[in-house]
This record gives sequence, C-alpha cells and structure tokens, in this order.
Amino acid sequence: MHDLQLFRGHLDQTAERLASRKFELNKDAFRAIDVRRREALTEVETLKAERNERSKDIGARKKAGEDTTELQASVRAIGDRIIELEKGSEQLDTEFQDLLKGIPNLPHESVPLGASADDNVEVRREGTPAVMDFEAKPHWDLGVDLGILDFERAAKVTGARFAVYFGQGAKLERALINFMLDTHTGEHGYMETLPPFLVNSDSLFGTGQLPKFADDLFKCEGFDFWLAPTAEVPVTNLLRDETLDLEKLPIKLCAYTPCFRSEAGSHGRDVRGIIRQHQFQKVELVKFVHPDNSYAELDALTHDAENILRKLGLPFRTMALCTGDMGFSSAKTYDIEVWLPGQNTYKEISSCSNFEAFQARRAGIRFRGAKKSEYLHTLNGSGLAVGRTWVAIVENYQQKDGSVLIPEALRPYLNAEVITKQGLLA
RNA sequence: GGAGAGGUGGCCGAGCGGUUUAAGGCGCACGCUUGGAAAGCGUGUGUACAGGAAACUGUACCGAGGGUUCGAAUCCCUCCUUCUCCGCCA
Repeated sequence: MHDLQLFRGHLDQTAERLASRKFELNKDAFRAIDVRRREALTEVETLKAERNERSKDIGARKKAGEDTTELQASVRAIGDRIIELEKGSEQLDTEFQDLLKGIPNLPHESVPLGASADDNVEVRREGTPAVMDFEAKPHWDLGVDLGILDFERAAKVTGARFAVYFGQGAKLERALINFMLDTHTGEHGYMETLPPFLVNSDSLFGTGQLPKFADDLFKCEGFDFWLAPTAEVPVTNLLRDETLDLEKLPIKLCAYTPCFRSEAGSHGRDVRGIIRQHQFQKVELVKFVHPDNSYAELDALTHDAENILRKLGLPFRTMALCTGDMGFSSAKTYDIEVWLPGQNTYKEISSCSNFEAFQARRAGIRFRGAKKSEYLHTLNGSGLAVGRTWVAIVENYQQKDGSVLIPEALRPYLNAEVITKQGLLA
C-alpha cells in the first residue's frame, strides 16, 4: 500500500518509477476517481454533520417538553438521503482502494533498471567451486542412489512436486534447520520464533500476497485459513496493528517453518529434484527497523544469510535484482545464489528484501517517534531455504564413489562425517 | 462440542438510548513553583479520511460486521477473540 499524499503530490514521478518495474499506472483514471471520491465523501459528511446537530437538538427539545414530530421527520429524510449517497460514495472508495492495493511498491533509487533476470547485477561472489575429477551428478540422482531421497513414494502419498527423505537425508534437513537457527540466534542476534503455519486473509493482505496472488497459495476449504507460503507472513504479522516504542527497534526475529506454494504458472520449470516443491522448509529472517536505517539493516540481513553459506563452505554470488525482476512488495531485493555443480549453475537460495513502509502501511505497524507515530520499515530474507541448502551440500560435497562428505560446521549436528548408501529397504 | 463471564483511549477503569466534545485515575509532554529535584498546581495528550496557507473544522472509530432509532459505547442479531468450568483429543 502506498502513501496517498505522495501519489497525489508527485503523480508523474511516481508513475515513472512504477513504469521502471513494468507497472503502468493510469494517471487520468487515478486523478478522476480520486477527485470524484473526495467530492462524494464531502457531501455525505456534510449531511451527517447536519443530522448529528439536529438529533442533538431533538434531545434538548424533548427534555424541555416540546413536540419534535416534525423535526424527527426532517432528520429521517436526511438519513434516507445519506443512505442513498453513501452507496455511491462507498463504491467509489472501494474502487479507489482496489486500484491502490494493486499497485506494487516503488523501487529504491539504487535498484538497477532492467526488464528481466538477465539485467540483475552481481554485487559479490565468494568461494571457489570444488575441482572434481569426475562428472558431478545432480542431487536427484545422488539422493535417490544413496537411498535418502524418494520421489515416487511421495507422489503416491500426495502427488507431484513432493518428496520424502529417509535416514541421513532426513537428518541432514533437520541438522541444517538447527544449524541455521543456532547461528542466527547465537551469532546474529535474532530471537527465535515458532509461529502458526496457517494464516488468515488479513495477514496475507498485510504482507502483500493478497489480493493479487491468491492463485499461488493453498486455501483450507471452509475456513479463512491459508497454508503459509513463507514465514514472512506469520512473523511480520505478529506486530500487525501495533505501535512500538522507539527504543524497541530494531526487532530481529528468525523462524523455521514449512512453506506451501501452489507454484501455479511454473509448470515445466525445475521439474526434477527438490528445487521447486509444493512444500519446503525454510528458516526466515524478519526485521522491524527505523526508516533511517533500513538499507544498512538490509545489508546486514543479507550478510547474515550469506554467513550460513560461508560456514558451510558453499560458493555463492549475490545479485541485486533489477526493477523488472523484483517482487510486488519490495523496494529493493538481493538474491543469494548458491553454486550447484550437478546443474552447473548458480541457483537462488535466499531472497533478502527491504519493503520500506509498504507492508507496514498495509499491516498498520508503527513506532512512536519523538512526537507522533509513524510507519516503520520491514525487511525479510531466507536464512536459508533448507531444501536448496540440502541440494547444495549433496552436490558440492559429492565424492567419486557417490557418497557425500559433511562439512565441518554441520558434523556436530549430524554426528557423522559422510553419508553413504542406506535406505528404507536396504 | 457444551455452559458461563469478558473485549472501552499508551495503560487501568466508569458509563449500559440524548451537554459523553468517552467521567476518574495512572503514565507522558509542556508551563508555573524551586538553589536543584520531588511534591503541588495549571494546560495538553489517539488513529484514519476530507476541507484549510495555518489556526482549526467536519466525519468515522468503544473487538468486527449488520440491524432498530430522529439519535447507539449503551438495545437486537451474526461472527471473531480472551478467560473459567465440563466433555473430547495428540
């Protein structure tokens, strides 16, 4: 959601900035409906003022013992007129709100201009891919061969785009979750949170998934419950409609949750392996910060996410997304991409964004400044996507014999140095 | 699932059809007082939208949404939610 005053006062500039991210704002329609809406509102409010005044007068006259039949009839008439006018006024307001709700956030001035992922800009690259004297296999071969990953049985239980882990495979996922949470709480200063995995419509509106992106979500039939597509939704909405004291900022939360996405519109993409699933695990970082610091906080958050990869010895690069590739609610986003030798490519493993006040305005999250309250800035980023980290470890640490070495930092969590062949029916 | 009691401003808490422009208190801010502080006294103290250069004015908001009425925090209906007890359950 946007600052209405900004749109009114700087409509041309605003439309230009939106155009840079492929959103066409109909300025004439905006102006026209804004003016009509205000006129209708003024008319209704004037009548209401009149009604309030006369009703009060009726009370006073009744107390004095006067007859008020005629006055009451006149106020009744005003009331009828109000109901009539309100219909139009409310419709205009709804129209205007719908228009506003559908407008994406404005990109920060530092965001590179561009149309697609091809225009994203690499900001740093760390780690060197291991030299292998054999051909690297993708995880869907390695995992299945080791007996730790199974797609066919998951398809039987549920369907396509689901997977089941066995043995050390399941334990590796759990180890990664604990390692990530321990690092973020112990070294990066986040408070661990375990939120609900189902969220209501208000929460999804607050973070920007609704109303535009309902198709990407799973809905529970008969309830206003949705499966959370990311912990960003429950965690950011923890503070919905709250006003925080200035000295409480910044608030830094991390959470492990499963995430559920319909992946509508991604048919045919990443069909093999566990890169793109209907259910995946993620550790999420969420920050509530003062507007003056939000870009420094974004850099810090991105660094915190990268740190997991550093500790695991996984090569990565960090990309600044261009205007055309950013998500709806974001003002600036860095994607962290991990090296996957089995697929000979860098693949997104974390997306770190500053939403500025876009979500805060939708969700009503403020802080009390020196005098009055204002909207704070919200940020979040994956720290990291657990399933994709699993993939990165299996592919980067694969050995010629098909086993997988466990990176040093993870060994205390797994109680093992290597994953060898095992499995359900082994 | 059943029975009962609640949900009022930053917080506590009154009000249960018409000077409520939401009493009173706490907290906070400013001023007076003071050598300084406390106490005391005085003034102010929400959010959103609209109008206005501004001072300010209007409208809405007492969990949410409907209804009754000239007029609703107050009466009626539906829902959400918190607490207590019972039942069921991991």
